[in-house]
Amino acid sequence: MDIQLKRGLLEVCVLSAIKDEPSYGYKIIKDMKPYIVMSESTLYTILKRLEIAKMLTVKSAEFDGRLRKYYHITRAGLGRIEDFKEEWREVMSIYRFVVRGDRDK
Amino acid sequence: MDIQLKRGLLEVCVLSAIKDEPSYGYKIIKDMKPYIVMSESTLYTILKRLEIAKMLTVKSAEFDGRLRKYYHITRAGLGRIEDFKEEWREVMSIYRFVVRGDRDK
DNA sequence: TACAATACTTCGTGATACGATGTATTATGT
DNA sequence: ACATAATACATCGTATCACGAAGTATTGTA
Repeated sequence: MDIQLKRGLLEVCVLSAIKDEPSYGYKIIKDMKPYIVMSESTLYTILKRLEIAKMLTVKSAEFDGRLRKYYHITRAGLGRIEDFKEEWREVMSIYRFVVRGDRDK
Repeated sequence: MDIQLKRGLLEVCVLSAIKDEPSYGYKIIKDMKPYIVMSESTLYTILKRLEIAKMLTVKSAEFDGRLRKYYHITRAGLGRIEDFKEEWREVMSIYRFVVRGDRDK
């Protein structure tokens, strides 16, 4: 899908992917794949950004002798999702402007 | 609203603003204002881009002694709006992923 | 003994929305 | 009469950001 349309969705998608339980990079990508495809470089960039913005915290943990970085959502991160839902009203209003006057929905 | 969310919407908004009848820069901004705010520099950049992509054509015309550039949508431009509507299904699927598990809609 | 899968990282690039700034003309208010 | 706002378009530089490419390392599998 169009890159531009994905912007603004990717970040909140990542937050949503860890909102119920902590997760790690590789798993996040797999979990999101049915809905939105993102490259590893994109994901890790976003995770870093969200960490700096204090929307998630990182804890390294060993699993099967391999090190994984687990990402935990913070209160601010949950708030970000809520804000997104608010903004979505505006998005839908724009969408309706674009498709206005079309009888087929 | 968030800049990132606007991306992917702006371009198709502009096309939609001229889909029923040709319009010009200043009017497009005013027509879109209730739905989405965009600066002049952004609009003219987008208009230029859409012209290069042959999604619209430009015709200068005098109005009240002042020169206006009227933008006419092309078949390709109309096709772009149709494509957008298709892509919107994916966007909604992503949206549902983000807000999944929320009882309040 | 390759190859795929897992797991994370860094770098450079291209796309693009925006503010700042500029040029002109016309309309409106005082 | 003079200033200000509105109309109308244009250009430039900047910051953000998603991505491909490439790299490092380990573990599982054919």
